[in-house]
Amino acid sequence: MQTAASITLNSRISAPPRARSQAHIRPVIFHAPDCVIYAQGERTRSLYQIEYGAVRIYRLLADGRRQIVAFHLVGETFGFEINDTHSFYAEAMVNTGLISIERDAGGQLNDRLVGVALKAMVRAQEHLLVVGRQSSLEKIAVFLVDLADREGGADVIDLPMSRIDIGDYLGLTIETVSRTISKLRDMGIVRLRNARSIEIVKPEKLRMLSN
Amino acid sequence: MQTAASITLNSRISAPPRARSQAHIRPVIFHAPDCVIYAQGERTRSLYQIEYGAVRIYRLLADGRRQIVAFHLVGETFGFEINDTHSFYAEAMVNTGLISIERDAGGQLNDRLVGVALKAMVRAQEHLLVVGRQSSLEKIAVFLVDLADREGGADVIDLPMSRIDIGDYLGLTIETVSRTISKLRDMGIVRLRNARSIEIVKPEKLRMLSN
DNA sequence: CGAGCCGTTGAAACTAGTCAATTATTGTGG
DNA sequence: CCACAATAATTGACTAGTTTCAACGGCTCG
Repeated sequence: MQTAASITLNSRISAPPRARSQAHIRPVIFHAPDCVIYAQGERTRSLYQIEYGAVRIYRLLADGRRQIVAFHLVGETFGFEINDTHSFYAEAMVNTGLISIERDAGGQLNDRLVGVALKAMVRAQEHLLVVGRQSSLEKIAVFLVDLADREGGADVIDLPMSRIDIGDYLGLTIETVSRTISKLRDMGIVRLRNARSIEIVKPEKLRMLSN
Repeated sequence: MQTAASITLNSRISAPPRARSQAHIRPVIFHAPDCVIYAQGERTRSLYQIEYGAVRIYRLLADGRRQIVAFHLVGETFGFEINDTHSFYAEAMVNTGLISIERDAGGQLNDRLVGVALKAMVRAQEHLLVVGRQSSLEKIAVFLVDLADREGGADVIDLPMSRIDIGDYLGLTIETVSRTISKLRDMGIVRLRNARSIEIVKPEKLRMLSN
């Protein structure tokens, strides 16, 4: 159960990882769930590193549907754009603390920025392989394995996102997402501690499905 | 109808566009249809610019399926990778002439390389939006509109790829690709001069579908 | 405690996939 | 140049899987 946001915020602000050798400490900016971090069309200000929480990156399609192109978790950096204009939305999914990473003075691409861009590209390409797959079982399996790895490789996955988010990420409806997770449960591969906490009982079988 | 490859090759080799101010002229390397330009796992040698022809970029999945992540047409540059190892295959789809673009001496990222990388990233993200769509009609519509734009905006699209390629690109079977194109024909939106040449009769309707 | 949202489950409708047969196109050898 | 073979594309019938519509259960927050 989550405690009050301000407590979490304050407990972290004094010890940011990857602290630069600069005089001032970068402030942690707090975002409540569903709070917009930046919007499509907005001018790019900086990159963001997640201190705690989780973020979804998405685009709204003309017909109102939403395609989530990426989830970002603790420790990850996001916010890279080609132009100086954001072509995606970024929203906090849970209580989230961010530190912003400024560009160079001249607005030039520095090594860090390029690194983030490349990682984003790899993610997008990998995600393409997943979304292009046929079966919902494969999609969900890949999704869970990826999330487990990124959360530190533990057996228990803490989902920061709703079923709607997962559906918009994988190109499925919430019903199919739910049914597929239920199927994995019935197959004895996962166990649901609650809707947002999934225990992987048989990791090797899950990986087989996500092959 | 295509003439002998060598003739096409020779007719182009003397006038490469974007010629650098260097002493020697870069040779145009010829590739026959289905010829591998580079393979997954191979060491990255250079970037490639398409003088004539068309190229598919794809990855083979563990179960033998093939996900095409990009098509490249005349004038476009491809071959960028994060590591010095290719994580995708590149194959010519028709008779194709390439000129190679070397990296800097130190293997550093130069502006050109970064530009290609960014364009590839944008493409991957855009493609994600397409593949994540539900209906085959939308996918095919987006595909055709994109191709028409990239071929110069004319009403007649020359498809350098097979139905299998299109299917592997959009996450559809060849039958569905064929049926969907036939449906567009029955709707009076396109006309098939032959299987590889599609005339867009009602561009505005096609764009509406691809919205 | 009740309202509201999130998630699950069921049944029907529909879309895309699979299997199979037919037609069109391309290439090869006589 | 034509006949034939091989490949590519289309179409049909059927099946499987996902979406849609709907109802219900459970958790959270006022």
